[in-house]
Amino acid sequence: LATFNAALEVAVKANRVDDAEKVYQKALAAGIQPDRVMFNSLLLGLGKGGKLQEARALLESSAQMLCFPDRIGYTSLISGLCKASLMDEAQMVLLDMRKAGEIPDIVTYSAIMDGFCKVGKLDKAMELFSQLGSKGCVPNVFTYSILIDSLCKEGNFDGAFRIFNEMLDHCCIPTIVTYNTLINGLCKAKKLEEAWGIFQDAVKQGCTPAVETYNILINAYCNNDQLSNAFRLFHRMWKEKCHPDTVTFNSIIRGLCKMGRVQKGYNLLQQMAQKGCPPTTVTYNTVLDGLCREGDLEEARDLLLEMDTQGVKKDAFTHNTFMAFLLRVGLVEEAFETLKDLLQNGFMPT
RNA sequence: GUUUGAACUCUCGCAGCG
Repeated sequence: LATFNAALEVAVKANRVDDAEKVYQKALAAGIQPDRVMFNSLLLGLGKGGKLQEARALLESSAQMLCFPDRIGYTSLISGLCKASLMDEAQMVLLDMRKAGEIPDIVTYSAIMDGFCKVGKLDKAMELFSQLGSKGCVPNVFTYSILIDSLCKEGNFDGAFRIFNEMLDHCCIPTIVTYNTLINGLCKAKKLEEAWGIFQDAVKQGCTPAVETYNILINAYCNNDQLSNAFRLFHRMWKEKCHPDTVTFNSIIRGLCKMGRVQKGYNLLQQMAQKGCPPTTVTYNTVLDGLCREGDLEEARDLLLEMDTQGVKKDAFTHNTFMAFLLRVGLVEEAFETLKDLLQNGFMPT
């Protein structure tokens, strides 16, 4: 049972909903009596996959097995639906949950608030936030971070810092993620100095920067032609024993490509594996884009072949980048050939 | 004090808005 649960969780985390369902079916076929943990994991997966009908069926059948869905199960499903941007469905499940006598908690409401934020309905999230008290819930650091993130992303830094201060007033301690949301927001608004200031605040408050923190800043420096600052942080990561990951490399490669040093970017890509960060589709897409922009058709073709030999999957970004390039240099026929291949392989044109 | 639920970071184009 524990083995199946672990496999299920991995599949759900990786958004492999059909794999998750297969694991569940296998468990049943093996004569295993599913427990709450298994149901709850699967509910999260079904939510992410937008499979509300199947989720409801699962709630029924779990009840028939006398394993009644609990608060975590409902919240899992709601959270999954929110991640799939299915807010109406999420709210329907919230009603089901109440009807079944399960009490939503701050995790449930935070998930819904985050869902609203991600579909651009910050006002709905704020409304729910203001009603938390009357629902017997106290906002925690997750709740505040969700709002701060969303406010920052729409450039409302006054609002973000107001919530941040409210959070401190309520003796809620920010985590590094809270700081990351602020730093990221400021970076995206090109307020790099202020972002760096928050980084220093975080450290001063005893928060250890995470790899995401460095990635946010490195990416910002790369996007703003400040490669030297990016490398400065890159080296600081090593000093602080915070190991760069694939995202870190991807950002630096992007910075190199942007400055016209595509070859350097490709060299870095080649070194990633031995540094424990295998290049991903994003890495290849980044270099491919660099090659296409500098008009290097041969190198671009080679890179696409390398993706195949390295077993790196191509995605819509890959094909868009390359086909746009083919069209731009007048290789219209090859572009159409490529498109035809894609359609035959079931790829959705964009 | 062993399993399940909420927040942050990377790549193309298109359209819209400024």
